[in-house]
Amino acid sequence: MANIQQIAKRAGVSVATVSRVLNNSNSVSSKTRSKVEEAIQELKYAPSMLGRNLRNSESRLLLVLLPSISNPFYSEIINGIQNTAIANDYHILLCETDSKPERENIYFNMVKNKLADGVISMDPTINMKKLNELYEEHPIILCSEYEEGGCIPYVTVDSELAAYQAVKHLIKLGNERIALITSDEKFLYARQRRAGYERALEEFGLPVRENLIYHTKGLDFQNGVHAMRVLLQEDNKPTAVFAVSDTLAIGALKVINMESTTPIAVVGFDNISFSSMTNPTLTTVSQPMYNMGCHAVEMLISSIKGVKVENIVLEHELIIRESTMI
Amino acid sequence: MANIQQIAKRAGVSVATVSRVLNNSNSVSSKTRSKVEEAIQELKYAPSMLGRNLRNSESRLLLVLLPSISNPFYSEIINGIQNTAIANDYHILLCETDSKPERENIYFNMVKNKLADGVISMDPTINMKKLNELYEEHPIILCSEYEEGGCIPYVTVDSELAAYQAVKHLIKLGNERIALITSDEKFLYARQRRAGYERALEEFGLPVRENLIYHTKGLDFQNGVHAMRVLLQEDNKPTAVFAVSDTLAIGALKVINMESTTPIAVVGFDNISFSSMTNPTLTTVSQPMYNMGCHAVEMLISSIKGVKVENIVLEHELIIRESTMI
DNA sequence: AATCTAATTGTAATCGATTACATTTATGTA
DNA sequence: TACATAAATGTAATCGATTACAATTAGATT
Repeated sequence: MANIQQIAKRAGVSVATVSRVLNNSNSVSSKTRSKVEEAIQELKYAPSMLGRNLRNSESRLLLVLLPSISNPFYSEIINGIQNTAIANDYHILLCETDSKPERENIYFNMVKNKLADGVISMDPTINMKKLNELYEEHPIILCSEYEEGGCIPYVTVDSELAAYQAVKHLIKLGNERIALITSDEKFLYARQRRAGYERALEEFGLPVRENLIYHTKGLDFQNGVHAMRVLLQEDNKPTAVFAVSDTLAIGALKVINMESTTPIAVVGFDNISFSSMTNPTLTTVSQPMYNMGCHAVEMLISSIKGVKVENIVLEHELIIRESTMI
Repeated sequence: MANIQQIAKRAGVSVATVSRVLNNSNSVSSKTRSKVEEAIQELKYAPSMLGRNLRNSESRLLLVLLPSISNPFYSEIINGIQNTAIANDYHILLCETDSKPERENIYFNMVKNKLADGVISMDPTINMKKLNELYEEHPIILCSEYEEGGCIPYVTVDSELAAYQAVKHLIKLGNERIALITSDEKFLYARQRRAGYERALEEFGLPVRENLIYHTKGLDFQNGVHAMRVLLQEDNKPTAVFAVSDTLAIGALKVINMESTTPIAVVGFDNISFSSMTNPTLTTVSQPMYNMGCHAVEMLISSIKGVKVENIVLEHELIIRESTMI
């Protein structure tokens, strides 16, 4: 594979001139420019990013951290990230942590080793202490999950408000015993969504019953199945369920379909693509995932350029489908 | 951020020695080694991949091409790819083509520009002519979809046999009118799965009815919905359906649930995680996706090292669930 | 034609590592 | 102690681009 020297030689110019053509600097006469372009064609030359990156001390790669790629919630965000990155001549390194700390180290090192110019973290399980440490030296943006009062910039939605609206919707439909399927409250979003749930109940004078609040060990379908089974054991069964994620809600839906004698309304959170394919289709809170990804990249690129960025809170929307039309 | 020179100075040695410590070459005395390690600690040094990569003319990045990240079929493959890559000190660049040719060019250029050392393509819609051209200069492995009689090495499953077994299972259950929901036959897997479908029918003396074969425009849930609606218009409705992907099958399932007066058995293909969450759960062909990913990376790394690799055909398995237990 | 300015092109340093080869130091042997 | 050999370390070239600065050329002005 040819390098810039060979192009220079072939075109009878210096490497500087070739470089100028490559970066279309304006101070090249059209005559020499075409000589160089011809040489590039003839030798099928493609400039090496390795040389360029070293010289510019940048990799033009962005690290994207997420707990698991199979969680469909992230798919749309990644789409937004990918498109925005490419539009800005960046590429992304998608990294699953699987919530394993040893993975984290590998990924953090990629940044320290200059393999990536910055990080977008979407992983709620990430080690915030280490991330903050990394932030002292490298640009980072948090996407979706963030640290309250922390200093790393974030883009997110108002989870508390969204949960409040979702539960209010269930109450307006006449439900008084509304269960909450949520995850570990070490996660900010879980605390916020629970707060919204409670605010709605309180506003309508309904009691917050601890036995209607189930904490799952994870966000998988199976966790939703298990949660719903437990909730159906209650003497006074719930008439509706709000789950903090669609995958949990879909698990609950399955159990309701199979095992419940009475209909139970369900609301999820995220509006993953499968939520419109379930039976019944799922009422859920839609986050502007694609946009969230776009904003995250724009913020990160700004940070890389040294521009200070502001946090962004995007709008959500309650999508009403069959699961609350019983 | 410190560089190797500063470490050398601090430790009172030459850069060569520092480099030897970094790459734990054995010809360093333990005394100097600890001096160097101390300096590394003190200055919080992390070697730059930019310098190393240029010198070694490698990026240790692998390009992974897939049509769409939201298709859950790829999630597990990517898991396998990711883990195997990391185990070999590589990282992956996940790239969605969205089946857009202009994207292809961007990605192919990443390889030509040495940003990636090789390619794993899982995209059935990829431009094979260009890919073969790229293959002349760079290592490539095809994963899942491949080119019959082509020269690019691949890892895949026996689609024809799997389809044959799936349809045979439906026949054994007593079904005689079995529909096929398949995609465009420009894809090899579609041709192979149709061939398996026909072989099973013929073996049991059943006619291949063109009006029971529906070709979809894509692989989404909605395509399955539409296909099933059309099939239900037939005077002689099918009693069973074989779909060439789970997402299509899940779409069909939805329509059957809502609109069919008689039960219809359904078999899918891929065993995506959602196939065990549907209602009823879906009988499907399980491909060893994780393993496929692992093999693809191993083959690619071998190719990068200049070792010639053999094609691999992995075992599949028919997973019987509720959708064929009616 | 002589001079000045602007446009174009070239030279060489630089980014941060690795490594072949040269040199120094340590170790063993007679 | 002197010498041979092995181990440890250092010197400097190299990978392939970019770019500040210098040098050249072209064009304008008188």
